[in-house]
Amino acid sequence: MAELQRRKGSETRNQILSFAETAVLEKGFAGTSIDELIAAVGITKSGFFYHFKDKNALAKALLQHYLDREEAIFDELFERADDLNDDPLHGFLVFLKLFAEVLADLPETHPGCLVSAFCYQDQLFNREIRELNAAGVLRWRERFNDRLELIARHYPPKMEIEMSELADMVSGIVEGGIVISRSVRDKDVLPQQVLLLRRFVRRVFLDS
Amino acid sequence: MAELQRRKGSETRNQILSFAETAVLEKGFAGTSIDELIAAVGITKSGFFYHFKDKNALAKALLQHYLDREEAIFDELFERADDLNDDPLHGFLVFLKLFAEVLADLPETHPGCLVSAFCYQDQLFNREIRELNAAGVLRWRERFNDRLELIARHYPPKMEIEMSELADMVSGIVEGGIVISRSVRDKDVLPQQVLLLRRFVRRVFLDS
DNA sequence: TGTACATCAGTGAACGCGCGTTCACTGATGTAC
DNA sequence: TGTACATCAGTGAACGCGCGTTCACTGATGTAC
Repeated sequence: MAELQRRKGSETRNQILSFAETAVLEKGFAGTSIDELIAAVGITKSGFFYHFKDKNALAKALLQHYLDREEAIFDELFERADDLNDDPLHGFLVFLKLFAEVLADLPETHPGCLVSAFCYQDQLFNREIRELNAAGVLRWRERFNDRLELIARHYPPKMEIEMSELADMVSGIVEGGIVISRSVRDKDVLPQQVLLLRRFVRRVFLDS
Repeated sequence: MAELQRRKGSETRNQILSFAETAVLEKGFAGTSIDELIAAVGITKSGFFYHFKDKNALAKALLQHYLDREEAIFDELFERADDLNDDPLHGFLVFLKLFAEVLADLPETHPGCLVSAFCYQDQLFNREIRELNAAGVLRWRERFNDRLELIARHYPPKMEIEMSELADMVSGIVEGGIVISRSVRDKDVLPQQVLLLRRFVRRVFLDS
């Protein structure tokens, strides 16, 4: 007898989040309906509301999920980069190289950044979500700034420059590169931009 | 007798576009209803459909309007910059300075770029609009690339660099700077990023 | 090992509201003769 | 100058569909004794 096999709830939840992320990056949050998500996952509407109390809860989970994943990716790339050598500057340059490679190896144009997407529809969300978004960007700033300050202690910068501004430039180049890449439908632009930034970072601390 | 004063159609249309742009940059296109626009402008729904045959026509007009305005702003800033001197490099550096000043003088955080916003919801639109968006970005690339190539003929670059990539970086820094500025709610980030890019551009062509 | 109860992961049906769109009509202004 | 007709810039009412949300219920699995 074909018994109803019960799914693991966390799997269903993750499937919803996964389909939702793709859809939100392509059509915006308001343009993504719960109906299309449940159709993709294969549950009913009430099933959706078992996992998320309302649509805003989905938005929050989406962003949190995305931020956690980014954090893990950066952790891993920095670890791999620093494993190769002890020098903070070269570790950072290797990190940027690895990052550009990851972006270049994507099968298609980068699917987009939820932080950017949310920031362009932030009036749809409550304060909690907007603050989560800001915290995500500040986290990137902190992460890159810490590393750049460390580098600056070993390599006196060749120009007067605020490390926090350079840190923001790393995030900014990525956000901007994604937009340019997606708009002109050329996946190479994004990794190129990261590599170009890498050369500028190098010039800040090195002569050649 | 209080006669019904007829409005100029183009004024009403521009009001719709103006309210729509603000709303779309805050809530996305699907999150912006025709109802709220007509409430803001003070006409009925049928009045809206007199000006735009459907909601997609509004999207297209919105983007065209935005692109035209950007074009005019860049025209003006380049003209002002080049009026001050004949040198292509210094003209460009002055342009970036002026641009950063304009951004710094905004009363609030930059309201956002429609090209970015549309690129993050492009599946809502037809091909025509997506191509208009791409054309907008390519126009910026062309504009900055032409100038950079001209500069490179007078000032041999101090590093090997593709001028078209540097051109994209100008657009990218602005798009990214807007996102960072908006997310962390700090209007100064965007002009800072432009000025930081300006210093890198200078370093590409000059020693000091 | 069997039974009772709790929890998990949903189903099914209904709700009303707001959305984009259509259609017939209108009153003020512009143009031709 | 007067009249007829055309165009402009809308109005008002109705349309149905899709949206997010609620509520009572269910069947499989987990846990205590």
